[in-house]
Amino acid sequence: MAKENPSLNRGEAEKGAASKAARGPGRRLHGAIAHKLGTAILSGQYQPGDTLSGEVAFAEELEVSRSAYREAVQVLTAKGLVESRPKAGTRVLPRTRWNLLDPDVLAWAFAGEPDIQFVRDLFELRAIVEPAAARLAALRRDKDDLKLMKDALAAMRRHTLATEAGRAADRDFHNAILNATRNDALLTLTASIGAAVNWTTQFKQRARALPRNPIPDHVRVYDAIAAGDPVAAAEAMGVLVDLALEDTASAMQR
Amino acid sequence: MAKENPSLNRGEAEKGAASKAARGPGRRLHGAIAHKLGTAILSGQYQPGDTLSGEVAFAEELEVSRSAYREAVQVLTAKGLVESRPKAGTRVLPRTRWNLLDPDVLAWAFAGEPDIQFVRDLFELRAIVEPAAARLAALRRDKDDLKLMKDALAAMRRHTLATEAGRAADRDFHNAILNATRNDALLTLTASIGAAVNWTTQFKQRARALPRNPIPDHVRVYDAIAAGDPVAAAEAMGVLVDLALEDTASAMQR
DNA sequence: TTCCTGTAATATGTCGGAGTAATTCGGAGA
DNA sequence: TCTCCGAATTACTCCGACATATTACAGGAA
Repeated sequence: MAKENPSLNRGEAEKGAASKAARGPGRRLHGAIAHKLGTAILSGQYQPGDTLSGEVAFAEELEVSRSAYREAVQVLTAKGLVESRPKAGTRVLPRTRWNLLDPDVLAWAFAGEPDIQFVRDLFELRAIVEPAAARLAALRRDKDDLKLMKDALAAMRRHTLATEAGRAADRDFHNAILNATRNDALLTLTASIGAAVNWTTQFKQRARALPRNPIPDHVRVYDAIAAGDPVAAAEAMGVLVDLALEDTASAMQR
Repeated sequence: MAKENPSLNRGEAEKGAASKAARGPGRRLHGAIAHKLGTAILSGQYQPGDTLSGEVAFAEELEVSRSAYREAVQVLTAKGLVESRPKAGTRVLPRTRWNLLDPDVLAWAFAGEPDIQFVRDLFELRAIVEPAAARLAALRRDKDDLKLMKDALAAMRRHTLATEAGRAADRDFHNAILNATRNDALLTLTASIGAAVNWTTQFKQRARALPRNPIPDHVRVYDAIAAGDPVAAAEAMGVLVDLALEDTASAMQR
């Protein structure tokens, strides 16, 4: 797979092709490096306290310039994964300093085999936040919000969760609820976690066919929000999260 | 315009001093630039969709090298504030793409006059998460956790919240609770928000003397957690958050 | 032992240029 | 007139070398 890149300017033939193949289509080089290092750290390949073997050494090893490597390190630093000081080198920070809720960090965490404990933590957080979000949505939603939810629900019914379109509709439904809370902080939080957790849905689908028809549960949430009943909305959403947890848990045990 | 740099590499005397004065002691240059741009964006000085006037132009305006500017932009990109593409320039992303829970973004948001609505959103989130955290802590805490809480409580009593040491003890108390939940995601989330909200405590203190002795309320939380009573712990923590909200709200209205 | 000081190692900041990719604008065809 | 296509423009992207600043570490003095 060395010659699918006719116009290479930077590295030599072999190396240039290798680094190009490593990164996806639209991604920049430093983004690819950040992804590489990020997944390595999240997967435990580098332990907290470990030091990344020098700026020049790493740049040479990866066959990229120092600038690209440094920009990648800036990204990791911005997400609290590493810290670099002169003479001391670039060290991996303790896990408590990591921005675990950052979308990229979440993606890196789920790039390899996700840590079971971490998945449980995320579901626990979801079980706390999402019902509360549903409660607020029941209090604050307007007609437009309800229309969005209804449309998403209809789309979910048409395609099932087995298709990509169906899963997109599921995301739309939850996003509509989040929007109805009129709380931006809540929105970004749950959107991040939701995206990460939906990634595990791939596991779920792989494990077995749909374990249960999720539509009625979604309808229950919608009805409660439409009726403006905060307690019922929270409860129905709690059921939804619990079901998702059960499914992923049983899928991951295999 | 490459010749105005005779012998010294960074700006001339005045400009170099200016950029040095702008950044704090330990902070790197690109960190200072990121802070500058970040606060500008968070304060609404740049609206979503606006484009930052070119790499070279900006670097010249700030009297820094293009590399430094680029690294700063990488940081902002990592936090979802901007996106830069060839030919198109670096554009500010819509607010929904921002990582509002990132500690740095939170700090930038509170650097100037914080947006009232955003503060309310954060308190709402806190009111959702912290009681739930207290509930989990009541179920999972061990002796060591309780000892940490007790020590922090004692320190709070000694110094009051009017002193920096007292506020540090307050943070320690909440952190001890968070640690007792055994949930990393919960920990980083609440730690970020808590730090940001504590920043508003500065306003609170400025507004008036301690509005009420907060120690008894903290003790109530501790007692419930020590007794292993999840419901009481959640309720007591809810009271704590509500009080904090009231205080900041009344302080910000002035 | 403790403290200080000098030195070497390493990250930080700078610079200018070559390369690439996307926007834009003009022209050709329908 | 409208649509489509390609070529120039332009801004980001990446590079590599140089200069600087910071700091860990070692070795010597008190």
